[in-house]
Amino acid sequence: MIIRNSKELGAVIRKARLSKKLRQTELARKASMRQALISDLENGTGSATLDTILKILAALDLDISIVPRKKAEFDPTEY
Amino acid sequence: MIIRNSKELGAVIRKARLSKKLRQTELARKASMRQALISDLENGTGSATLDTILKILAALDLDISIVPRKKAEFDPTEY
DNA sequence: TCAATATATACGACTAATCGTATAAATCCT
DNA sequence: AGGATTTATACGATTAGTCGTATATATTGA
Repeated sequence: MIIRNSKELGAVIRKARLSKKLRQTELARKASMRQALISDLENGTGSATLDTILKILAALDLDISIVPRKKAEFDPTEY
Repeated sequence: MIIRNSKELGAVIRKARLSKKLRQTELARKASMRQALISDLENGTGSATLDTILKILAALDLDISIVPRKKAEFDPTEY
């Protein structure tokens, strides 16, 4: 899943949390942060710190991967 | 490339910048930030903001992807 | 419906990220 | 070696993220 802004990251976090049947409070505890912060981030409020994001993703068994930007859907040079 | 801390991110950024033959100053300009910040982040100083990271990666034609954590190298249950 | 639980919002305090600017230090090139 | 370019460091100012705590609002379940 490619992430290009805070809202998209929030959506991914929420989805992953729910699929693991975790409450915000539980996820917050696993990631050593406040429930209010989880709520904020899931709703795309502000721009979290890399450390914060990494802690949450780790608690959800997710990783950040850096990948090349995808080309356009079809390549005009192919015509 | 999987990223689990600021240092690893910094290394990826530097590598990508050099492979594109960009100077820190040029990358900073493309990403609308200071050269000093690029330097700091490449050296893994502190924990950048998602917005900052996204701007740099965009300037380097890179994306963030969220992926499941890899399993162990070989799975003990296979024995 | 009502209580219990979960999520969102509030607010001041504190910390950390980023800025602008300048310069020191390192690297490159001839 | 020496000048030019690039990168690292400095420092105070400003902005923004996170905290602790508390509470309001929403959702769930009996």
